[in-house]
Amino acid sequence: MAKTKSETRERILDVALELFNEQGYDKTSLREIADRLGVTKAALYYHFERKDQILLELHLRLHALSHGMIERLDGLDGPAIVGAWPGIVDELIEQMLANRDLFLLHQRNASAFEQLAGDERHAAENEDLQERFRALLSNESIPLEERVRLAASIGAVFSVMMGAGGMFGDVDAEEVARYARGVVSDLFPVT
Amino acid sequence: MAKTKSETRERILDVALELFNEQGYDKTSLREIADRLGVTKAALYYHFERKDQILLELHLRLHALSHGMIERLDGLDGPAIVGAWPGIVDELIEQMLANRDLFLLHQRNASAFEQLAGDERHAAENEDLQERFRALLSNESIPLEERVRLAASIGAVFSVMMGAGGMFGDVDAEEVARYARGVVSDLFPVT
DNA sequence: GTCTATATTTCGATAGAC
DNA sequence: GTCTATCGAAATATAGAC
Repeated sequence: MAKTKSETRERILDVALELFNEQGYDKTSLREIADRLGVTKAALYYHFERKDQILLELHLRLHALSHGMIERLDGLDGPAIVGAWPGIVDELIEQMLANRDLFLLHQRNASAFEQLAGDERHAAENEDLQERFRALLSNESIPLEERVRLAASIGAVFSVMMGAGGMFGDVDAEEVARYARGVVSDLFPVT
Repeated sequence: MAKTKSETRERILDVALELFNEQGYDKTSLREIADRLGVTKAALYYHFERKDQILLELHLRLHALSHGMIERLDGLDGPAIVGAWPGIVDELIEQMLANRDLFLLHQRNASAFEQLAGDERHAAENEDLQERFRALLSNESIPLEERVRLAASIGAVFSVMMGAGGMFGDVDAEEVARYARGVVSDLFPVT
């Protein structure tokens, strides 16, 4: 596990993230990434074996952001999660504020990410936040109505926070985030 | 506007919808569509000029589903929309129940759909539901907090209804839809 | 670590027979 | 309306010099 974080490797990932969000993963060629970076295509192959390794690495960046939430989930059994949910979603909102591009990538290239599944490293799957959410939604020790609200709150937060860049006009993202938290509160009232 | 709905043309679209949802639009080749249909690639080109015309036609299917909602929106000015919102979202839920695959396609291949924008017929853009939603969210005659709730309800409904196929386990989609409506009610309480 | 040059493959698209 | 055959483009990926 000696992943050298060579400087240019990170720059490749940054540029790739930009282009993937502008044009989509599939429509972005390695030549375009290389050009914007000021190198040649072949240089990319020194840092990454294949194109999808770039996408995979960006996926790992997302993983890193979700460690906190994963740990919170680990400490709780099914029903107790519902009570802790607003706090977990709150952390999600914070991460979205700080790393909007990464979440956007994941959302708008969903099918590209799915076909990463066959990959080797990707197999360590129970530290994947999305998989954990999936498991939660089929956990029958939680009433279906509550599970629907879990899913709804995630969808609501994604929709609001991903739209926060321009979709609402020229508004403060923090203010949008505040209202987003209000929505979650309404979905999980303190009884 | 004499679009002959030849039988096989529709079958092509059905098969394409299947494969696009399984593998993603970009990763699906015309050969795969032809194979599953039992014809050759060239046969597809009798019915469609280019590959993206197939995606475009599927987009038009979505448009057809949204006529009712579009008309509802047309009759209302900014602030009045908020009151009518639960009813509009209700219609959206109904359409999602009946045409889950189409909505799923649109959601998971968002970037592919965006690059359809350059196309000719696609230019008639104010009958596009998504564009209407966008316009709504930047309409400053509606308070930001309300606009956030508009966005949140759409996201919540998508998340819940798209997950309804298996994600909650083996449950009745109608039951999930009922709970989804409950979520929307909580977001837009009758004052 | 980055380059030039090239190999390899896949896919979208076309021509023309039936 | 569907077929066989093929073209041409573009993209991924590799070889080997510097």
